[in-house]
Amino acid sequence: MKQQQTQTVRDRDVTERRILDAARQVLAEGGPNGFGVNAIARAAGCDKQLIYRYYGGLNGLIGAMGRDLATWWADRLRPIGALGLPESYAELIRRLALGLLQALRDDPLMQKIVLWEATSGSEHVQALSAARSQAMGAWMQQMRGALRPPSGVDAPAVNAVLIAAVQHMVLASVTAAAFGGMPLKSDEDWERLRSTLRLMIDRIYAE
Amino acid sequence: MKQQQTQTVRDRDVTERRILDAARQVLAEGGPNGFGVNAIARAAGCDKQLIYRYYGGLNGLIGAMGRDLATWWADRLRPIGALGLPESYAELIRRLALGLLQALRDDPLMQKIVLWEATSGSEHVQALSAARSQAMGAWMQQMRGALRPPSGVDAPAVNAVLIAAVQHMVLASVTAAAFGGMPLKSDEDWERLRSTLRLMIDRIYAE
DNA sequence: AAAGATTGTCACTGATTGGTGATTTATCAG
DNA sequence: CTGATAAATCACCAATCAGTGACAATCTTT
Repeated sequence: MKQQQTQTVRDRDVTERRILDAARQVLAEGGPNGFGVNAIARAAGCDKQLIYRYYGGLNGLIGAMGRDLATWWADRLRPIGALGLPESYAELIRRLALGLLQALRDDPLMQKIVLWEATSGSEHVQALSAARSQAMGAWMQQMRGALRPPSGVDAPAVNAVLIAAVQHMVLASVTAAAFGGMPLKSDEDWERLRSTLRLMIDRIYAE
Repeated sequence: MKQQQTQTVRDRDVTERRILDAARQVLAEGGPNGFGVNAIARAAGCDKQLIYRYYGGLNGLIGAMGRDLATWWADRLRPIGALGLPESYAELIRRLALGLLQALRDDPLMQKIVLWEATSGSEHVQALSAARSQAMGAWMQQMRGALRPPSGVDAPAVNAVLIAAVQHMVLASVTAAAFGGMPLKSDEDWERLRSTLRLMIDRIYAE
């Protein structure tokens, strides 16, 4: 009796790609906790041994993910600046904050990576998050142009605070219906958050 | 030969207390990931069977922790308002934000609980975090007195944003040396964050 | 002091994890 | 067509996990 099993093509490149995609999927769906060799191999439909052979284990795979996601971040960020150059520093930051809010809300993988940064201090995870940080920096650099923040304001610090807030509230909204007494479910709730962010940015970066 | 082993007193109340304390310790040191029956029993120096007998399992234990931590939150919050009543709404929020920042930085358990809220959507964990939310609400209620935010500002939303930012930046600082390009290591870094928060609050809640 | 209830421990199961050596199977060069 | 090489799988290991039933030690009540 011949084998009637469907024969998978034996192509290392294809398999590596499959593993990489499976890793993204596992992370997006199960979060940092479920992220392990067994789960990834299961999702990729291959033996976990291949993860060790091709990537040298989980850490190597995470490193490869970081490299793989570099362009991916840029793709997520690009639409945010698609409306042309902003006319003021306040508008620049407004777009960044609101765009990040939207992108994060729409993308489970992005959420899990942000969460992973907060959970694990592993250097490999930090390297993964560095890709995102760098992509955001590049976006900022390109969009800013000649715009400068008003004097008297520590813009990098303010921006960090705003981004931290956006990230935390999106993360909170995934597992809870509200944060700090503010509901985060309906579209109205999010619109309320958006206009609050707009107001804050306007007042802080008022010329 | 009589038993020369040190005999632990057989007292259910004491043991339950030991388990509760061990649970806090395990959570504070290992985070939500390491939080399991085995680790807790090991830390409590008793058999894990007792966790099932006395608390009905992990979930029951988490519930008991929530009840146990209720007063504990109040204790953490109280010092923040120890300087007497604030004179303006801006000062109230300034104290809340900066006080929370300090308390969170100093307390690993608080950090892990905040992290846990973001990671797990389990109802028991949510119940645990509800204790904190409620304690903060009560603090706010008591401190606010007759103070009212300036009109035209959605104060609850702004406050949620500020608290989210504080929480996220402290969490990020535990595993990373910086967040979004802003260093979070030295005392100067934190002072920079504090004065940025002050400036933001002042501008947003300007009368 | 004896009987019974409570407190605590031990030993085990079954599942899952990360990791590795040996083996089978497909592909390709000669 | 044959043999070498790379690809993929299998079968296992030790460790850890949550959970449970049976047993031993101690306290309480009579």
